[in-house]
Amino acid sequence: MTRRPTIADIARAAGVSKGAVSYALNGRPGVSAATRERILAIAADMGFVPNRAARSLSVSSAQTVGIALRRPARTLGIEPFFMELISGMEATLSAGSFGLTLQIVDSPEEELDVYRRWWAERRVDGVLLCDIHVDDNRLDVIAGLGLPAVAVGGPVEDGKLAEVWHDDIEPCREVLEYLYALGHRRVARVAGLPHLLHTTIRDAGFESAARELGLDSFTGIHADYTGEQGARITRRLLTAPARPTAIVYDNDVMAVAGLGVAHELGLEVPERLSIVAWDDSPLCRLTHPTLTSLTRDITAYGSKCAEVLLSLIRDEPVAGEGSRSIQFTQAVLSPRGSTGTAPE
Amino acid sequence: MTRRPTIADIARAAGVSKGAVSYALNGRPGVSAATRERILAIAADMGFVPNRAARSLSVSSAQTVGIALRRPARTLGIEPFFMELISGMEATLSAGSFGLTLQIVDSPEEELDVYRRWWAERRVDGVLLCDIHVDDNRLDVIAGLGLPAVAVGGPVEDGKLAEVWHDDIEPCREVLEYLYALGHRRVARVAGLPHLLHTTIRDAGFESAARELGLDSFTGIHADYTGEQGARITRRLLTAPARPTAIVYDNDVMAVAGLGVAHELGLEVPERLSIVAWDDSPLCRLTHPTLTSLTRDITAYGSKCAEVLLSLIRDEPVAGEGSRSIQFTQAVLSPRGSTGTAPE
DNA sequence: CTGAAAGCGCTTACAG
DNA sequence: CTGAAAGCGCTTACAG
Repeated sequence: MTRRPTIADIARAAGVSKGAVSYALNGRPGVSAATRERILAIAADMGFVPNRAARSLSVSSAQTVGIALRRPARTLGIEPFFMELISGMEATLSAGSFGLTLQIVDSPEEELDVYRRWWAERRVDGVLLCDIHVDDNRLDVIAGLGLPAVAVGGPVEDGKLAEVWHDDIEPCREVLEYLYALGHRRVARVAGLPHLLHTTIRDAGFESAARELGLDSFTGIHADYTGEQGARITRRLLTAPARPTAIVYDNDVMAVAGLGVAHELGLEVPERLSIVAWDDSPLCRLTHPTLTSLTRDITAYGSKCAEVLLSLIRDEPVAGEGSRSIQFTQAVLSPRGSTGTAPE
Repeated sequence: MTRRPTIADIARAAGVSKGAVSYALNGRPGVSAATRERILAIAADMGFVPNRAARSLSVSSAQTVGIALRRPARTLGIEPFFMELISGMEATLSAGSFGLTLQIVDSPEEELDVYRRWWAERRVDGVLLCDIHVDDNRLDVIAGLGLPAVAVGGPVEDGKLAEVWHDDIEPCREVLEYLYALGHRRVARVAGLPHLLHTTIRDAGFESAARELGLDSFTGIHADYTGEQGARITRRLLTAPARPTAIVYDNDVMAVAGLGVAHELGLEVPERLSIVAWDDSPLCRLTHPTLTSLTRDITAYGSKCAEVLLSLIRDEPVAGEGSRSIQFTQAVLSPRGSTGTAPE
C-alpha cells in the first residue's frame, strides 16, 4: 500500500509553500515559470493526484454528474436503450473529467429523494433526467433546488430545464407513409407507457398521419415495453377479426416479441404481416427476418445530453445552440426484412 | 435556490458547539440525551444532510464503490447481463448508503489507469472487477494498491483478491447429459471470448463431459458474444457436412442470433436443431420457440458481490463465509421450447 | 457531559 | 513573484 502524496509533500520537496504548489498545478499565475516546472516535475515524479474530497470541499463542486434510473431491474436489463445512452453520456463526461454516479430507484418519490439528497450532500453538480412524463413534477423540484439538469427527452418547452429532444412526429409520418406505399391499410401500434411524454407525442403523430393518409383502421394500444406485454397484445391483435397487416412497436424488445408471436401463429413475416420497431438496437438484426426499424444514434444522443449538462454546470453557453431546448437528429426509417407489400 | 445548512448553523440554533452536533448526529457518546434530541430535531427541521466532501475528507472514505466496464458500448448495450448485474450491485450499495460510480473504458490499460486514479483521488473505497481473464494482471495491480476489490467471477483462487464465482463445470455436464438423453450425439458450442476465465472453465467442462458421454462429435468455436458472430458461426456449423443436431451458446444474444439463422435456413427448431443458451435473460422468452437456457439469478449475484465488497471495506468478516473465495449458486437448466429429441 | 481546537487536503484572497 | 493564513464542512482526540 503506497502512500498517497499531498501538496504538502510536494511543497516540502520543492521548498515552496502549499499555495505555490496549488498555483503551479492548476496553471494559475503566481509562480515563476521555473518554479512551476520544478513543481510539476516533482509532482509527476511522486505520482501526485489531488484528493477529490479536499478539492470538492474547497471549490464546492463534486466533478460528478448523477443519473437515477427508475424502471424495474429486469426491464432495464433487456432494454439496450439505457446502456447505450449511458455509454454515450459516460464518454463525454469522462472526457471532461467528470464522474458518473448511478442510482436505481423504485418509485417517483424515491427518485425525488435521491435528487434532494444528492443536492444536499453536494454529491453531484448536475443530473440527467430520463423518461420525461406528462406533467413531470421532477422538473419543478429540480428547478426549485437550482440543480443543473438536462431533461433527456421532450420537448417540454416550459423553460424550467434544459432539454435535448428529437422530433417524433415526422418519423411517425415516415413509417405510415412507407407502410401505405406498400399497400397496408390496417395498421396497429403497440405503444409505450401512456404517461411518458414521448408516447403522447407519438400518439398524436400517428393519429394525425393515419387520418391524413385515410387508413382503413389504425389501432394504438399502450404497453410497458416488456416482451410479455408485447407478445400478449400482438396475440390479441392478430387473432381479432380484420387483423392488421402491419404492426409498429414503440421499442425493439416488444417488436422482437411480436415477431415471435407471428411465428407462433404461423403468420409469415413479411408476407402476411409487416413489423416495424422503434429504436434500432443490435436486437433488430438478431432475428430472422431482421427488423425494419426507426434508427437513431442513442450513444450520440447520450453524449449530447452530457455535453449540454457540462455546459450548464460550467455556466457556459451551450455550444452552437441558441436556446436551452435543443433538438437532436430525428429517427430515420431503416427498412429491413420484416416489412413488405401488404397481403391482398 | 435554498441554502444548505451546515453543522455550524445547527450548532448556532441549538446553542451548542459543532462537536456536539457531530456527536449527536452520529449517535456517539458525548452529549446528553436531552441535547441530542434537541439537536436532532433542529437538524431535521433544517433539512440537514451532511456535505459528502467534508465528511469524506475527515474520515478518509468516499462512501462510493467503482465499476469499470470494458467492452464496446454496442456490446454492453445488448447484453442484458450487465444491467442486471449492476442493478443488483446498486441495490445493495444504496441500502448500505454507498454510491456507485461507473466508468466505461476502451482498453485494459485505460481500465488500470482508472483504478489507479480512483485510488489516488480517494474517489472510491473499493472496486468491482468484471470479466476476469486468464492471468488477469488487474488482480496484481489492485492488490498492490491495497484497494479493496471483489472479482466478479473466478475462481482464481490465488488469494490476492476476494471473489464471488459459480461452478460452471456442473452446468456443462447437466446440459450435455440432457441433450444426450434427448438422443443428440453431434453437439456444437459457440463459446465466449477465449481469454476470459469462465470461457476456459466451460471449455474444460464441456470437453470432459462430452468425452465421458462418448458423443460422436463435440465442436467448440470461440466468438465475441455479438449477434453477428453468433449468426456467422451458426451458419458455418449448419451448412457443414454432418451438421450438429444441437448447439449450445455461451450467452443469450448469440443464441437468439443462432435461432434466427436456423429460421433462415429453414431448419425447424427444435425438430431439426436444438438450441441452448447460457444466461436466462428475458431475451430467451422473447423468441418463438422460447429458448432453453442455463438460468442464474444475475441480480442476486450482483448483490452478493457488492455485499462482499462492503464487508471488505468495513473490514468486517464476510457474513456466513469462511474464506474470501465465495461460491455462488450455480446455473441450472431451464428447458423450454428450443430443445427436443434429436432427428434420426 | 460539554466546549474549544486541531486536522483532513485542497484553494484562494491578502500581504509582502 | 512568493509566503503565511484563512476557509471549505465535517470528525475527533483533548481538556475542563
